[in-house]
Amino acid sequence: MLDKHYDHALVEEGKYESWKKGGYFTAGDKSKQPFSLVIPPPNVTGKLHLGHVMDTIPDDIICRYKRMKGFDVLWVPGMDHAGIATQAKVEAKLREQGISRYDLGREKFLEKAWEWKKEYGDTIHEQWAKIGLSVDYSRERFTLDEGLSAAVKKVFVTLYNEGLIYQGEKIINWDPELKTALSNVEVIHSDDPGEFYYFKYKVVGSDETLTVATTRPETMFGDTAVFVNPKDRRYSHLVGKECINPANGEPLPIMGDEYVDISFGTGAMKCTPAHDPNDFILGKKYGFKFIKVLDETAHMNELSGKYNGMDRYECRKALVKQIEEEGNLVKIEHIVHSVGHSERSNTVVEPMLSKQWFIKMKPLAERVLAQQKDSENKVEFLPKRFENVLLRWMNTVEDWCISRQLWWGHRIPAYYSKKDGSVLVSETEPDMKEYTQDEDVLDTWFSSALWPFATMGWPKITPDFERYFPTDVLVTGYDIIFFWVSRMIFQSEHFTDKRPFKKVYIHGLIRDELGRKMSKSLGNGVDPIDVIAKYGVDALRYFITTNSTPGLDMRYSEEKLQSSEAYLNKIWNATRYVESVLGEDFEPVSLDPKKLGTLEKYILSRLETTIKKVDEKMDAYQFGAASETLYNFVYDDFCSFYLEMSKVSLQDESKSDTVKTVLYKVIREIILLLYPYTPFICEELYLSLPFAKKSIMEETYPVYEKRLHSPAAEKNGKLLMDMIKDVRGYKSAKKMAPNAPINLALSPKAPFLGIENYLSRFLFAKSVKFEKELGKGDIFVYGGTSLLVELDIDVEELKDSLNKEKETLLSEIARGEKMLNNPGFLAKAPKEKVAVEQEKLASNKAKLEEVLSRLSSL
RNA sequence: GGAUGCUUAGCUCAGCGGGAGAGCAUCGCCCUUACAAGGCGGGGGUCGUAGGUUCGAAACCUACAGCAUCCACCA
Repeated sequence: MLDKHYDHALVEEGKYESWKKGGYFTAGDKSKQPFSLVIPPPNVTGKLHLGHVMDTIPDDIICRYKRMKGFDVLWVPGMDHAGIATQAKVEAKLREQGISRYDLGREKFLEKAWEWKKEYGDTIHEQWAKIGLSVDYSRERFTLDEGLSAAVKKVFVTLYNEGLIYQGEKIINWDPELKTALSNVEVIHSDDPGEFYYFKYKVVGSDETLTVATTRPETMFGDTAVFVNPKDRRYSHLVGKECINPANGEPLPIMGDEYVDISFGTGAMKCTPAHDPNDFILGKKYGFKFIKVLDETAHMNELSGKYNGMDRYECRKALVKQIEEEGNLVKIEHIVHSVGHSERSNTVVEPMLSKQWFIKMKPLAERVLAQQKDSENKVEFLPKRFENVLLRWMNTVEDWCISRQLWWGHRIPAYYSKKDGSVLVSETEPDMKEYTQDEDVLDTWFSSALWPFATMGWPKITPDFERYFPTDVLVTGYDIIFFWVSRMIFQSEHFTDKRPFKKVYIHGLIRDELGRKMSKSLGNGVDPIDVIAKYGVDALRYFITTNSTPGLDMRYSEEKLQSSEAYLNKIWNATRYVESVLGEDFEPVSLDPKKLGTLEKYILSRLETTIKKVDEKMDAYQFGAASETLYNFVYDDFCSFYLEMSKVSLQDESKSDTVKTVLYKVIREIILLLYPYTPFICEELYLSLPFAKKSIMEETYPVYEKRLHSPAAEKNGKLLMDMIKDVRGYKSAKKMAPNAPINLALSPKAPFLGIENYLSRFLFAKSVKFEKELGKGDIFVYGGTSLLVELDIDVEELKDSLNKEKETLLSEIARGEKMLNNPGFLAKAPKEKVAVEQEKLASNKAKLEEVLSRLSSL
């Protein structure tokens, strides 16, 4: 017997362990059709947050649903070493102990990082268990494990041999705090307030000056020219002359190039080829020297003269002061401009010339663009619009800087000859007496990009790879389409000739109750573990998947968690009631639709309709719509109506076996339909039912049974529900207590023979009579059936209410007639719609007639 | 500067071509033996504005407004 209240803590206890032990999460049943997906691997940087719950609960729902539908489901779990992020955390921890990574050295530091990984990996495992992820632990992977490392080397070497990976000196984004290069997507641009400095440059051999504006004066030590637009009349006469750099007194050539925007700033631009991507292009074009003036910590180097060793911002301040004192400062403008910040350290990124490894993106991107035109083999996005995000990125993508000056990650398999410095790129290590390995590691996304196929065993062609790849679906947030989704797609297509997944289900981000992003600095993050303690994991799972629309952000809401929990409590109690009715010796009987009563036909038909619709929505990954359909059935049809009705039916011995069987069937299938969303409570309820197997995980999904589907029965039930509702509303309007006794009369009888007892119970009717002609009192008309509520009637009041009803009926009739008299409607509307309208009109006319006759009899 | 999304009941959001829905809040009545973390009933919406397409528009198109997000090298 179930407890009176649903206690989520008790319900959750031990279930996950028993599923794991039962082997239900392990894939491999060859008799079934495979269905596969990979987890978006969480970073081993810390605890899971609600974002991970968003990422993984839809996955879990899909897996549990597909398993019940008879698929061999493989859900591969794993974690990401998260290069920069983890290294930053480990370094921060060491710093607290007063140690730097250089004190430890590479080897020792990596030991510390692995310790970190172990600790947080364990935490993540605990949290997966808490939220109930049905992942196949026998296939768990890590982005730094042996298999992934082999895949990474294979990919690197192959791309290198194909000329798609190269080493080059380019302007990259440099994070001076973490002291590493970053890719473009790791730089976050924000509009920051800043200063635009206008400086006077003396033109050599003339009295003229040229005003040049810059936001980064400290880079002036690396300037090689001043550019103007050759069409700019203000300056065209100066082209070919020289001017003096006010920072260091060096002469700079004044040159003309169409690149310069005449209308921006002063129209004259300084050129710093080693510290600006555009200037770099100009520098290449004109063969300038590339003068680096900043070191890896963004301090000035010896080329900055007396500023040598100074921080970039201190230098800026001092230099501006110097220029001002020398009379060359024109003005300082306060502006808001876009400034790049490091995604991980938030430091202002310094564009800098640097030798790094790159992936040549164009050929890879073109392959993806071509494949997306092939409807058979494309990656389908849900919602569709996100495909455009991918395509636009692929169309404009620049080469990907993949080397990072870190220690935690896949070390680049490039070796330099000690003799001549020549490069050897190889999967196997050469004789290290003759070679030294490249110090750098790869961008963490380099390995994540291989996740869907490398976790299946690639580059080996394993049975898993053959059976489960490509995967069926990937669930992830729109914020990592560039970082991850796009890169998985191009690597997969390049190396396996297949898309990594058939579909991508894109979810939105979870925000706080005020709609703000959850962030550490705001301190508004919500810990899923706290939520689970309070409302239970099932309520959390239900809330997060049913209160959102794919692709749109959602707000965290305590209120909705409460109502989710209330819903589960409702089902809990409904189950408890049904079980109390079934008793110990319950035996189901066969349900012959021909022999069933009106109410049984009704609820069974509604159940079938619900199964069909829920199943359709589940297949389309429309979790909101699926759960809403089930919710309405549970509340309105089952709990509020049939369950209550059954209390009357059960008093009739001859019916009770059938009623019990119906109650059992309906509640059981409700539990099965709900199970993918809230597996813990559903397992508990399922196991408490008669004839339960060892676990709900051994059950199959309810199948739509056509023989039980009956639109006529649904209509009759609806009629009865309407009657009850109307009389209840009537009582309420009359300020009567719901249980105030009344007399009812019905005419004609069919199809409600024998409903007296039900009406008595629901409406507290003293008597229910069937009569041909109904007398005075209030009458409700339902498509040919009339219901009279007999009370002490105030004639004037009755007249008023009848007149009111007359008015509404007249306007309804007018609407219907207008529609049906419209030739366009008759010609173009679907004929079912026309039929519905005709029926409605006829019924309204009948009602009107009744109302009019009653009015005239008063 | 481009692109996308959002604007529906007091609040948070579904619906996305056939007469507006949910949760919470609100009001009224009920301790009816599954559930008071409940039941029953009610009130509350010119579906951002203006045009258009259609027999029919909250839904499709166009413009505009407000909000949000993403992309872009403007010194």
